[in-house]
Amino acid sequence: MVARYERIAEELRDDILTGVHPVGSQLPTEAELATRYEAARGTVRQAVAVLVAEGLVGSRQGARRIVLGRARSQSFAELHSFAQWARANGHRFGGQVMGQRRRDASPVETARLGTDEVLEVLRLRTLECEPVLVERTVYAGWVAGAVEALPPSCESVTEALYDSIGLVFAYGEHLIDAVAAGAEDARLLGVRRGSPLLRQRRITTTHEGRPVEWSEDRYRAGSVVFSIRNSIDANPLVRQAGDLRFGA
Amino acid sequence: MVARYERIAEELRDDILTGVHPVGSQLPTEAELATRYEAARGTVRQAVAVLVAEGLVGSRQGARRIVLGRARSQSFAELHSFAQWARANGHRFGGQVMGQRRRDASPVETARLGTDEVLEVLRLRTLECEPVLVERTVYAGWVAGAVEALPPSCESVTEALYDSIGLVFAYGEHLIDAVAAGAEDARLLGVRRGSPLLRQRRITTTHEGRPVEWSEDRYRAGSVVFSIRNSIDANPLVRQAGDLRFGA
DNA sequence: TAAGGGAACTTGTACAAACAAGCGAGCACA
DNA sequence: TGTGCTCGCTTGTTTGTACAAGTTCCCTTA
Repeated sequence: MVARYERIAEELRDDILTGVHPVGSQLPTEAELATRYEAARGTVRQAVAVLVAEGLVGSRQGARRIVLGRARSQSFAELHSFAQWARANGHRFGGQVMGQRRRDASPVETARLGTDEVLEVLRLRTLECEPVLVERTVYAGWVAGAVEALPPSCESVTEALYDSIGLVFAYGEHLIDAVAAGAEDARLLGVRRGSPLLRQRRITTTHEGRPVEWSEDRYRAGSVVFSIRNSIDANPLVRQAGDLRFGA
Repeated sequence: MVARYERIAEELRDDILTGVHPVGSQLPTEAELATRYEAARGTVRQAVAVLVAEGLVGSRQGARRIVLGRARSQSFAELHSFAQWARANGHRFGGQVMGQRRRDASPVETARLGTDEVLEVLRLRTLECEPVLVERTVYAGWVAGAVEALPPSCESVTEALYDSIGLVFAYGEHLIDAVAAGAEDARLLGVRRGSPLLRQRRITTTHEGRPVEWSEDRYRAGSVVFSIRNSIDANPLVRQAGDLRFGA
């Protein structure tokens, strides 16, 4: 059962995408939408709030809402999982484990993941058969077994872990910056040492806030771009100085 | 007059920050909070929704809400304006115009900004007296005059434009990736040519959705990091393949 | 012609009530 | 012992109402 406001949001999103409400135009008023969809004003407000949060619509008190853009935000899964993102966007992709070992957690890792033992995995990911991403992931001890049981060429670790032990990745914190390719990066990605890479470091947790993994992903320059929309009201992305957290 | 739900959100945020509600703990139920703050449940829900959107609190139907983290999202202004971000975070900073000229808009720029004439500005920004950012901005023709009237060492263009002509930057779209430093970048930032830079391209518009500026900012590696929190429910950041939009 | 004041319109805030849906603990039964 | 089910708790959805606050546009007035 999908909520009413979600269906209304979906219809409005479609109308924006198909040009019924072109970029730059005004959205109908809440009262009009309420009449059209035979819903209470509060329900319509919830629907529009979804689009505002996605950055598609701008809103401020007293003025009619305005269509800002058409691009649609992707799901958490698509940001989190390379496989799910690539699949949703129609790319050919692959993955291969290049190395894997259990070891004791460093003090930093213990603080981050809350376990004494960790599993360290090095993966290389390809897009359209080109290597684009080096993924260095450290899993908390309590999922290590399930990860080790996966085949080395497993396409989507996220999906595989859900299937095998019902693990759901629910929350993530991401840090994004640029670094120079190290010797190993360069060899794996087929670029020169020192060439620019886009780095995404992240910690992922379950619904309960229990840390599952800590990962450092390095993308070959030009292969992927992160995109965000923000407004004076809603602002999810944050800029920080230097390497404050997450260590070196 | 600050809204009730915002004051409640503020108090809850403080409680999280000061450890009254530690990371990993459960937040009080809506009913408890409603009693405590003598507000309707709906108002409390609005307050908590703010914290959920900020990524501080996780929420799902049926289960008690959980505190995920303490870091606070910064405002739109702080993401958008280097000066406002630096000031809010207690950094010493500066800026200097290195070049500026009016010219006809390219076809791409006309499509983006909606004007035939543009003003191109090259700025160098410093943090703690170190050059960290090269900013190449193209302003729409209708703000060119106001921008040219600013002093070359103007610290905050955003604030200056608001003061002089009441211009409000309201919405932004950002693309983030990594590039190699060009000859000019290298000279200005004091790094070697080809060394990694974090690139942030953005378009900013007014409340009405009217484009004001198109900018490409290049940060020296290690100087700044972009940070984001997302969840299975709320996901503002998006990953894209290659250079799809915004051209080269 | 330009500035100012209002009136209509539109979005934002707050409260109240009722039901739906998911979670988790405890209990009963095999 | 442990499996499954039920019941209470908690969050999610929807409607209705009333008022607050900001915008926009028109009309008056200097």
